[in-house]
Amino acid sequence: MDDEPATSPKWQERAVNRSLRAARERAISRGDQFIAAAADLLRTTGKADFTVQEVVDRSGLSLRSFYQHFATKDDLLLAIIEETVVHYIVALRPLIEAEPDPAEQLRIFVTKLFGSPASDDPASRGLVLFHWHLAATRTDEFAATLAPQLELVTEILQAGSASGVFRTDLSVPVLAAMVTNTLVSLLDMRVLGVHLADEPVTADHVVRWCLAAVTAPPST
Amino acid sequence: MDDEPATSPKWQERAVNRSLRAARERAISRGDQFIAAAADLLRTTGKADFTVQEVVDRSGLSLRSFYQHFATKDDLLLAIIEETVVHYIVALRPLIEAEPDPAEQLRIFVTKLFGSPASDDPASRGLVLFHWHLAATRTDEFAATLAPQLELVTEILQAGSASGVFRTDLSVPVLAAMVTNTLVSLLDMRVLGVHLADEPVTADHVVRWCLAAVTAPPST
DNA sequence: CGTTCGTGAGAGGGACATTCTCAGCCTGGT
DNA sequence: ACCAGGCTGAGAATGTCCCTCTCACGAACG
Repeated sequence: MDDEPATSPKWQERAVNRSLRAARERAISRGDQFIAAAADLLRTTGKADFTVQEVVDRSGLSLRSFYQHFATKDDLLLAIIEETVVHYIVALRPLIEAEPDPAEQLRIFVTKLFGSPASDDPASRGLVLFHWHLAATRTDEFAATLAPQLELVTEILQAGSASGVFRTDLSVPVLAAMVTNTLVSLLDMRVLGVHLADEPVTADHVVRWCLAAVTAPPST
Repeated sequence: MDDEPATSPKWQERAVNRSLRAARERAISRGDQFIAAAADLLRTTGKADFTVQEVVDRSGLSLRSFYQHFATKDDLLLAIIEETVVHYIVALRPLIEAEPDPAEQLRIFVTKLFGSPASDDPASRGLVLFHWHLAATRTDEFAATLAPQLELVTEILQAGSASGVFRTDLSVPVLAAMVTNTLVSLLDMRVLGVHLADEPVTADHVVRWCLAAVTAPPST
């Protein structure tokens, strides 16, 4: 009954419970708890190969409950990535929109992406691992999780195309896909520690690369 | 022992026991047999999640033997990728070297890469899956498998840099890493069927993108 | 002729994801 | 207040895999 070792804030649950769509509310809450637990594991252990059991244990809930909310482990991973991407882009967007010059916007985007969060945060290592597992098993849903990022890039490119700073011989959607793909995979490589060149690839390198790729080619 | 269903290509031919250092020869031969069996599975089933047992069964050898030659399943995957990459680059290189213009070389490279092999061949889907699993678990060895490709790209860029066609504000190794990364990940995305843009990304798109990225930026 | 090595056959061992069982709890309708 | 139905907790059970281990055989080597 209530032999909780002072670990589960039941009061909190109650607080949530007493509202209207109790069941639904609670369900969302549970789901979040699992996500939080998983993110926590990712953060603390830096390992991406956590087990469902571990997540369950850390969440203080039960396995039964887990599968009530997520059909499969992959669904959880998908949820985590989605959460992460959205968070990240939401934080980044204002910084970007404050800058009028599209080229500069791109620079900010890339710089931020290759700045603090990825390199040190061990959690991101985990995320990266999911990335490709999910890209393989849940192709469409995976692509969907990148939507926010893709959208922001698209806006930047759109502006740049309109103002003539960026090339127009390739459509904005294609360019956006290229940029997004480049950034994601480059970030993955970096996080994983795959070094194709002896010389490390810096954020500045990436900025210049992308800028050139997105800028109108000189002649032809 | 030799009731192969007429499916085994050159690998096994090469594996026929000419007696020199019999033991060693045979060992190599066995290894190849497993690789062949795995590649075969990949080719016929199109699935990348084959089990070691399946490979063993198809090879007609034993599990015991498998682990005699490969410390782990990942070692087999690594071997397969290595084999594939080397084969591919060896076939591609002459075509590239016949062309004097670096920009054109790059176009050929990209075009070939995004041409026949990847799209239709179900085996490549499998390869792609390994890619990221291995990049995560066997980082360095994975990077090493891309060496042949990286090398070829480097040569192209080197030539282009020297003749002033390509930019020099980024070092050749960095550019090579970027190009390689771009191609590999783009190919992966395509093979997996991850579509970030509604409009499909064509080989031509990739060519133009890479060419611009590798060409000297207009100003600044 | 025995020693050694690589092998075939196949039975474990250990991790995991996922499912199933058996009870309790809460909420909503009556 | 009272009961059905949906969630839950706890945890055993199932199934799939990778990998190990045991046993016995056959061929090369001294």
